[in-house]
Amino acid sequence: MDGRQLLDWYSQHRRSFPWRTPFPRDPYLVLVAEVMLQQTQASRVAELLPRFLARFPRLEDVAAAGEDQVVAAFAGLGYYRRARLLHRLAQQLVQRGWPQDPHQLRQLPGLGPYTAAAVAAFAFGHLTPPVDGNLARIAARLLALPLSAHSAQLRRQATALFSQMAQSQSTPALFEALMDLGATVCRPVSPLCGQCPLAARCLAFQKGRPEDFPLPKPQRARETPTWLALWLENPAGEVLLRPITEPPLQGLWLPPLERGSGEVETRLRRLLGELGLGGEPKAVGRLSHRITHRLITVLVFRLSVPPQVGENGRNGRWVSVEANVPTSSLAYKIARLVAEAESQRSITYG
DNA sequence: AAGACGGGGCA
DNA sequence: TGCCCAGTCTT
Repeated sequence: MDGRQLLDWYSQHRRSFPWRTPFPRDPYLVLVAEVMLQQTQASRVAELLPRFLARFPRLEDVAAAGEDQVVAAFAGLGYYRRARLLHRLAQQLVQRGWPQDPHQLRQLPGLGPYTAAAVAAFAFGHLTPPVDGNLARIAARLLALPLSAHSAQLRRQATALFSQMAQSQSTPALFEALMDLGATVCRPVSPLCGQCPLAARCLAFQKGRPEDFPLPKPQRARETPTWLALWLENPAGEVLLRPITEPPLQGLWLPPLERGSGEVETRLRRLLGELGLGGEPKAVGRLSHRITHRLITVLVFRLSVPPQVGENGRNGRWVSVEANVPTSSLAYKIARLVAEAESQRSITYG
């Protein structure tokens, strides 16, 4: 399988993204994009990458910034450990320079087999395949391998297959072609085999069962906790954010949350007690938020408080709504719910 | 090898 | 809802 048909297909169907500049690419751009692309949809990265680059135009800017600033620039992307590792990585690279070999890149914090290969390929022209979910799935189907998507075996087979293909074409563009093929044609469900340039060579297609490969991964049990969120607003229009001290969302700043269990009223009192507050919070509404295998229901309450209540390191700090702090999408969801409730109220009673 | 870790999109 | 996504790190 030489991959020429694939490159032909790619020349007609290439998707455009901010990080897809001509080869060889700026290593910094590749690095940031690839780290963001870890388990994050390309469309989402396309939205948020420009914001990050505007805040940190150069690698040196990341290295010189505080960790929290880098995490803040990742807000909305999830997997915030990536931002912390990227910060460490930037400092190492500024100190010691860029390795170009995938094996050496692999040693750096935050770069696993995929990202190390991707940076080596797209920034430095190496032909080691960055095996992501797309490449693994395509390999499983081409060879009709009954292996689960994340198995080490499948990864090895995919590496061997696409390594050979890349040698014959000698361009890392082949890897992008495979990723686009996986995203748009060789999709996880309902693959469009009629449009696939590799269908003639695909054993899964010949079997008539493309969707049987790779094997589905066993599903995990799901938790469905209920959290309470308290939206506190002072007369200056600021809201109180607190750092979360335990995972999930550890280290991020959100409105005070109560993540225990039991009766809602009891838990609300407990939360108020922690903050040294009294008063009668008003129920604003509920929202749902998913974190990995958890499906979380968040009950949102609001309360207006006098100035300076709860102002200290442990209990949080008052910030304006648009403050640049490390936070999560959940904070935006809560803010949106409160804002919507507010506008409803002014419409209804206004 | 398995579990933890965000969040959005889609059928 | 259930599953997937340009994964990595820890145990």
